[in-house]
Amino acid sequence: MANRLLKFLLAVDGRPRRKASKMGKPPATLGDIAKSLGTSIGTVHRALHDHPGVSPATRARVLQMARNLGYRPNLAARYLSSKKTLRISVNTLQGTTSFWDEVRAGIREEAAGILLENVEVEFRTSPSLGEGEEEALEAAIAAKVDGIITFPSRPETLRPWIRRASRSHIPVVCVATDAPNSGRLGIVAIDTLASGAIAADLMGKFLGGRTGSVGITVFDMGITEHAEKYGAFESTLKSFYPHLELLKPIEDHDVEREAYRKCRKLFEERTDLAGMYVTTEASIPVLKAACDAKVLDRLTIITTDLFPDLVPYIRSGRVAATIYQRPRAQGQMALRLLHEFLAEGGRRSNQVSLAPHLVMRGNLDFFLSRQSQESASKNGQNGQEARRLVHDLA
Amino acid sequence: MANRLLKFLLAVDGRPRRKASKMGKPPATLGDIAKSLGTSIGTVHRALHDHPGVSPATRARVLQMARNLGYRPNLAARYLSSKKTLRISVNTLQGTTSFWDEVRAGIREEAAGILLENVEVEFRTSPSLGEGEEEALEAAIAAKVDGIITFPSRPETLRPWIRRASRSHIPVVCVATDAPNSGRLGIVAIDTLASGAIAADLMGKFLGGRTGSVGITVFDMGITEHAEKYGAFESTLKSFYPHLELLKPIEDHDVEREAYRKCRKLFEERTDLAGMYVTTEASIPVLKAACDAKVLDRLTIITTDLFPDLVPYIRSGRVAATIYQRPRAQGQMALRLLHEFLAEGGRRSNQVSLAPHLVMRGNLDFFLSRQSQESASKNGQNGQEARRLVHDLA
DNA sequence: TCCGGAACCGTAAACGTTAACGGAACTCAG
DNA sequence: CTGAGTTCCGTTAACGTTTACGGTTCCGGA
Repeated sequence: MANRLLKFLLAVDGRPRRKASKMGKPPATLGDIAKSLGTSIGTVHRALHDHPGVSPATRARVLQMARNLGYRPNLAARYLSSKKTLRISVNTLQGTTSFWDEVRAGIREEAAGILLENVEVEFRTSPSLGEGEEEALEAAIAAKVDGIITFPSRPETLRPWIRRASRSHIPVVCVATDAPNSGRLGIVAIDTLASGAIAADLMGKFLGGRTGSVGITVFDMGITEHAEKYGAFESTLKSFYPHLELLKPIEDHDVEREAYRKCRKLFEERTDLAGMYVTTEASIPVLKAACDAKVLDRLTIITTDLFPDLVPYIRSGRVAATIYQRPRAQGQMALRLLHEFLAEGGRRSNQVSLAPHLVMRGNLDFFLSRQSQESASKNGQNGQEARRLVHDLA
Repeated sequence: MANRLLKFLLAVDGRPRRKASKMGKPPATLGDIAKSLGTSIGTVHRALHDHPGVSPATRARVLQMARNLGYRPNLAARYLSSKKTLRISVNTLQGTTSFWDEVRAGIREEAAGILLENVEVEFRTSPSLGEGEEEALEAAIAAKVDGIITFPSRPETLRPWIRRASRSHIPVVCVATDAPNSGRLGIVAIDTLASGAIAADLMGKFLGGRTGSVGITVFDMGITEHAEKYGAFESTLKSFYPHLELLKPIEDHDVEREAYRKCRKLFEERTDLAGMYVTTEASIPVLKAACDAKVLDRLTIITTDLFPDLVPYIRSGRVAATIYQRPRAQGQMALRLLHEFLAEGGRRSNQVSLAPHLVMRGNLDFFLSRQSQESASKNGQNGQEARRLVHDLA
């Protein structure tokens, strides 16, 4: 072999850990703590878990010693011993597009991948925006689940419930929209600044040097995320493409008729309109309005997310690009976050910002094929779900 | 409460599993198999693991019964009992950009997140392309690691070694480039078609209606991935923007001087050049060549990946966009794939295609802040690694 | 003085798998 | 017929945590 040649060329580096695990002592156990304290395993266990039956003095000594020895629970032993299964409630929307279906698929997928297969997912799905969301959260708390993943469509109304869950030691992870100051454990969402900025950048480049105005639809400027996205779009447009004028945002509240009406009006009034950025789910009514106003082919349109009805518009080039919010990844990350916390206190950041994906004509098929894989299994699940009855939560 | 209103509005659907775990029997154990066979746990264990000391007849009976009862090993018990730690070897490049550093960071990060903390990662880093890669693989096999993650820069030369690893029951996962027909367990990479197609789509849109020619650099058309990426770029350009002429690819083999020389020549010869797509790591020499040929500001340039030297070009707009190959995510997925296989035979697809990210002026800071988080911890690690000696592998 | 009951703590049996040890049956050479 | 060697198999002690149960001590009230 030509290993001679490799002298000083190829570095083999073990991790620091390895050395530690080889020469260092093995990880401390409950027994170690008990022994070095002259007490028993039971007491140590009770102290570490704030169970009753331990005097404050010994509890303190145990905690201190645990820290000294660098105790970390052995999860394998824990799961083997108490075969409690984690129950987590997923409170999301039915939704008009496939967005939430895919979020749920991502959660399911991730739950199935948990090695210590002890995760049960219960879905509490609200039929439409704001309908029954509070009650669903209340039900989840009442059911004493171990964790909750939720979509706080109106953060203010859900905030007290999330706070109540936290007080009951039920961690809550928000998806897609944050509920600030609610005591929620974490949030996973698409980075709003990255979304708004890339949309603006693309809009500017797509329009070349053309001047004109650019419209934008949002859900509601009262929601932090939407305001941020608008802000990012605005500032990027202003600094890089100052010749484009950004119009006031159109709020559609995810109501199709509202979106159609307001956009139709805009399209007929602003004859200088060159581009449109649709940040909401309701892109189809916007497209319909543009079609009816006979401006569809004049406009450079950037939408949000990807669902069947949108596909023909992208393929034909009438929608220049769409900012894909990666619902699957959001679901996966949310469950991961929650599980890591429940498993070992969760060391990672509890604020996950995902980068959006850009879908255009060229790479459309790539994303569609990914979805079809998932919807295949999703439909299987839905088949079973459809057979279930609708319950009364009372 | 207003639960009355919610009758038939809010569906609560448990998973099928839940029912199974409630009314169904608990999962079968080794003891169950033994009991129903009138034999002992030891024999069952030996039979299931192909250990010696079991007659062919009983082995067959055990296997059959295990299948009947739907036996699945309890991983918690397994890890608790045999505290074997998984050793996996990561054979990658030193690299000229930060790409491989981030791949390794992703692997480390994912390894740290494994719940049953028993994963040790050994890095075998080749100083440059093709240098010592075979020897590193040989060393990993000789060291009897439990799994290998590798970058087969020249698939043909590495193929026999990967095959040898597979024969030794060491699973191999390839990153970034595939080694087909090598018996490798899996491959994680950025989807080449999606990359090439989105680059072409952006190029076409950025150039507006302008005519002209478009250049492209690749590493080597002999590598499947690069040929595919070129093909996707070509076909997308041809079908959507037929007024643009795609030039023959420039092969730079990741050699900076070669890239500079060939591109400089191109820039001076083709005065109709409108755009340039750099698919290789060596984008800086291309940009230098464009600058020296005084065509930098005339060209629409799309590059690949993101590293410090490239930042000013993006920020100033001289690089219109860059296709980010998500090294961190690639590393994470590679380790996950390997670990899932080692842990329980791996049920998922072993071909992971990631979507690339698009970085432009607008969202540049988002990606930079992500990298800085990671490089902070990376530098800490590197500090420790730097203190290690360089070994001779003989 | 004795009993009841807190409050605190030790003990030991699980959980399912692995791995080492020992024992039975059988073969075969001496 | 005895002893050694082989092949197959049963038994059992780990692994670290959880949990139920039992046992102290100590204090207040009868």
